[in-house]
Amino acid sequence: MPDSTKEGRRVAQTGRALGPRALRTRQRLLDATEQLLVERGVLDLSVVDIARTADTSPATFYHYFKDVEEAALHLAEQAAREMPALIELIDGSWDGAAGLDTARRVVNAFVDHWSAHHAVLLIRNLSADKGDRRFQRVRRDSLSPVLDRLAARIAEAQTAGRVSAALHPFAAAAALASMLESISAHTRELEQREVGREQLVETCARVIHQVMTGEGRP
Amino acid sequence: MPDSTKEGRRVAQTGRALGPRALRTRQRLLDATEQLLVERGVLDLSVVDIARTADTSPATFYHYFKDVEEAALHLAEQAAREMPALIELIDGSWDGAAGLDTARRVVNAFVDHWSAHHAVLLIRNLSADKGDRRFQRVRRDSLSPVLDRLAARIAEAQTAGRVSAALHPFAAAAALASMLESISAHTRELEQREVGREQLVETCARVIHQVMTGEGRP
DNA sequence: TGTACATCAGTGAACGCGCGTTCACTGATGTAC
DNA sequence: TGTACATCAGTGAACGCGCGTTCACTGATGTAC
Repeated sequence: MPDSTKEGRRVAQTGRALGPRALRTRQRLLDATEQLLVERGVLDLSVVDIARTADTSPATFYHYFKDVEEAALHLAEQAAREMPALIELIDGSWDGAAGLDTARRVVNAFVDHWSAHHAVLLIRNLSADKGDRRFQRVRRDSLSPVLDRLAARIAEAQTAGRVSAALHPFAAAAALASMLESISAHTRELEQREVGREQLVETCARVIHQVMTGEGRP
Repeated sequence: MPDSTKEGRRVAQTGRALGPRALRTRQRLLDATEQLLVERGVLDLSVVDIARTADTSPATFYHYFKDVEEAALHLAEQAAREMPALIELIDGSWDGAAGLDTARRVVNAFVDHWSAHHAVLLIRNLSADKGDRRFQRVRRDSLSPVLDRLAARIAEAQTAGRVSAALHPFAAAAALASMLESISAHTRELEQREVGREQLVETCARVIHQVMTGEGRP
């Protein structure tokens, strides 16, 4: 496995450190990859197109990346670094009216993150589901802390007798996160029907709040 | 648009009706498409491979389908026809302990459907998200009745004062369905962690039950 | 400040390959009488 | 039952194209003295 897949290292395929010009070129290639991912979707992505879009040649692409997947992996890592600070939000108060606000903030942060990186997160999830370990790692690193904190809060609520012990805390956390991921992914489509973003956020926030606290009856 | 995209019609690209032998060949091509979709994922799917897998020639493929997308669309339509009778389940009782059983049945039906058609439903959703009207239609036709019934039940519970009026019924239904879709899609991965299918089903059932009825406190 | 040299960065041009697609043809099946 | 003919179904072979990939080379930048 080439060094350049290791997060944070900035090296060419040869293993050399990169100067400022090279870093700019590399970033231009990554930007082009993302642009094509957004414009044409996950299915039609080629080295030649990426190089063309970045105003450079395929040979240059191969200086920096082994293949298209590796460029996508780097984009996924960049997106992960911009993951919002969900942990702090989740560690906020879940009591009473403040709890609902906390839930809203969590949902908003999640949806924002997804609209900013829709195409990249999509190919990350696809490749991870397909079995690619590198993408699985990026997703896990990004999501695990959130799931663990959510699960911990649910477990606390169970101990306090507010939430049914029949919920599996981690499974519930995963279910809520899945809901947020795919809600974010389908936002546009839902807007074609009568549902606007505010209603979606509010409704998801209430679902999450209810699961996390057991509250929710009128 | 060629006639063969219309559901139920069985015609070649030329518009002719198909005899029994032709129908078998066509189905063999569809089976090969699904097999490759399962084995290699959504990203590497080609006419040549499909023909090879079906023990026939690319030229034959073009007798029946305009391109790979059209074959995938037919698979999505076939999967839709095997959609379980969720409506009946949703129209069952949501009161007391029976309600929890209803929720479990809904979750199980959903998860079964997804494990049976994972790869096809995935490409359906991807293509629909990408903006392809034909795939959007198939997904909508398949999901809308379910969402509508779910939303109706939630609205009833709101009228009866059991569920908060702040939930948008249709948004809540979409959120729950999204949760089920992506939970089903990630089943394998969750099993790598400590979470087994039974726990997942039970937990999702309780989340749904709670949202639909307002019940769930210990 | 200028010159020589080493390294960094980028690319033109070519190669092979496999895919998408089509055409003209062959073989299979059904039907008429 | 047999023969002639029409239609159905399938495919070998070829074409062009664009992609992935690499190599040998050029130009840019930095450094030593």
